[in-house]
Amino acid sequence: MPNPGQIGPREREILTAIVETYISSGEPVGSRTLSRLNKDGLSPATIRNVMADLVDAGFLEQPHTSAGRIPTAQAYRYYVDQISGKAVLSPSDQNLISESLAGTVDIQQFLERTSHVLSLVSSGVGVAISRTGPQYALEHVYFSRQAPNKVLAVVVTKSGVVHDRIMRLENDLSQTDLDTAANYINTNFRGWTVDAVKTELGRRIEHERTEYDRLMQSLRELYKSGALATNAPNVFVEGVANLVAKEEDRERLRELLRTLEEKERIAELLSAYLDTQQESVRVVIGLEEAVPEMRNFVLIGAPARVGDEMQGSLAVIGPTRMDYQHTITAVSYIAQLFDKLLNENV
Amino acid sequence: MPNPGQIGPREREILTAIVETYISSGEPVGSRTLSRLNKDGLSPATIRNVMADLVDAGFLEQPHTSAGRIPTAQAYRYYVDQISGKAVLSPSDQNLISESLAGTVDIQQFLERTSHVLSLVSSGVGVAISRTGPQYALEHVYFSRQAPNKVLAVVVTKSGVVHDRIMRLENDLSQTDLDTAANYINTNFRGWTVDAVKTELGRRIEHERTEYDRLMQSLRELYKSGALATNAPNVFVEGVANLVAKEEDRERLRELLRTLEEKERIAELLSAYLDTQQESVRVVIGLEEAVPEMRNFVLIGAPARVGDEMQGSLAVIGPTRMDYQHTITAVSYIAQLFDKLLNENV
DNA sequence: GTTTAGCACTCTGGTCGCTCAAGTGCTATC
DNA sequence: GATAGCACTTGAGCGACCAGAGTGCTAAAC
Repeated sequence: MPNPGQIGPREREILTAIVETYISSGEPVGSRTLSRLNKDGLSPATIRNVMADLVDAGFLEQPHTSAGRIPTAQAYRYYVDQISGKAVLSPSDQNLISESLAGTVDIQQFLERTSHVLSLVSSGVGVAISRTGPQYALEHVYFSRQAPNKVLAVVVTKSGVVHDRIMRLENDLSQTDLDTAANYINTNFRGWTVDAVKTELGRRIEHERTEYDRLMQSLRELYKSGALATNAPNVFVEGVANLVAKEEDRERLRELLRTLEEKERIAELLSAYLDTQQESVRVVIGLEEAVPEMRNFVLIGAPARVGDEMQGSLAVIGPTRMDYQHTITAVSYIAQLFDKLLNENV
Repeated sequence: MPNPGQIGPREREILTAIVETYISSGEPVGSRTLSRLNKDGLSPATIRNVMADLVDAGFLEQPHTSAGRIPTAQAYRYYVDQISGKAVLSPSDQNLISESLAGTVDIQQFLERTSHVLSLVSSGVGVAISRTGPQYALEHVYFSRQAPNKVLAVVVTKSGVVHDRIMRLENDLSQTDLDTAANYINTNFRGWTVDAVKTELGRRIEHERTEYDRLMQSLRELYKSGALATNAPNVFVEGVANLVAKEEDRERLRELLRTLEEKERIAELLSAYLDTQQESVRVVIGLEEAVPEMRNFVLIGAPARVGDEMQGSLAVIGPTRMDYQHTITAVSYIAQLFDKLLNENV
């Protein structure tokens, strides 16, 4: 049987109807149900023929002989391509989102609220991460001696993100030494990217090695202890309760929750699929490639940009059976809002 | 029937056996099971008599006529009182905990790891919060002008906690003004509690009202915008996946997960039950008074102290059916470790 | 040639009835 | 006071059964 025939307008319509019915009902959809639902009265028999073709083409499958059909990953991908661009966000959702995010003033706060509001408007889990930022411009560093050999380092970037860490030094430094060192860095490197500062500072320490220069010794000490290391990205995950209703299998639910608590893996997942280049929302169907536990799960995400700079990512992770239109538009809307709100505020 | 009789040694032994059997099996325990289990061979009939008394005294209840008995909250309380002090932490758990927490250097990190390790060694959810600290000593403040009317404030306390926030000012201030203000605060108030600083600063702004004093104007501006406000306490919750196995009812599970995401409520719950006065671990049976969704749940927690100062709280929230000995000792051990590790480091 | 009607067949899920095991309370006895 | 015996209750498990939904195939209609 030659493949080319199957994506005519009739097939498309039927496939779309199957996907939508399955999303809302959760049960395999049969030919009679579909015929009743369909406006232009096609008989069940006709629909059965079309369905048989769609099975051959890999869009549908049957759990068992006498059951209806359910969509495959391929069908979802096709469906998402079909509807993309068509959807409009409902005014009530738009309000909810705007109100939740109005008045946010820094990135962390925005992302935290984003994960929450996404979990409310979708039937999945709302996720947001802030980009860990060695590539951002340095605004200010500050060192404070807490105890012998113990120093608190605060690194502030231009975008307003604060990284603080407590470090242990090999050799103690006085607060005066620390102030001198901080002053040196602030004077010489303000506006550089943190990465560039690290490189250049490393070079200077190495080359301008004047054994008895107190300042250089302090800097070396601080550098070794990772004074300029930036924090791990913040990962916000909310709405796991939504999954309880969606995932039947107890054991899988448990695995899922466990995975969603491993922040690093979530961060990896998002950065694997979302990058600056992409325009707006990306829908990834078939997350099991990256995370086996997420068989039958989908990621709908977008980069969070201010201007051209990617400051983080936001996404919904949910079951393949989800309201795509709704979720896609919500993610897209928030991504735009991010740019808009933080552009005017920063 | 007179009450005083029921807590003789025989009754205690049987009650303890019932609680333990129920905890491990999860099913109502009957007289025969118990008779088989009990070393000194009491017959089922005898046990039945005792059980009937225990039901009258409010320690046991029956789901229905022909089922075994299950312990009431009162029985759990009695049981916990009985075993308290007796338990010893298994070496493997002790290792796991020590290794997880070794090398932590600040409070946040310690508490974050604590919530994780508690979720591993117990069958419940590991929870930890850091105390929000207006009562802690000020180490240093720092203001940075991000944009017109927008200032980043960083407040560092002696204990090494960093509070950062972005504020919007009514009237713009230059970076020089900000530096002057920060310098004034640092010079005058280092070592004061944040609360005291706020009070005194408010007083000075009010009384030493010299309209044309630039410094006072800056301070007033910053004060109004909440420069010294401290962050909400951090709440760490881990191990919700454990609940999937423990909670049968789907709908309740969902409620529970939702509640556990509301950080403020969790923070309230812990601070309601845990305070500085208490010695070591407290076991609260019957959480439904504070949080209705947590019917049949238990909190096992302790304050996280360094010396006499309470820096936060740590707890396990889990089903009444949990391994109390195990969990109590784990919580107690971590609370001690907190004091020890952070005392030697701070 | 496409569409439809009809038919025999195959599953799944729910209901009914039955039995069985576990447990109970009560009474009589040791 | 402890125990043995006995009649009674109840939920869980199991098989039989049936209805509903769906299928593929064939033959007829458009």
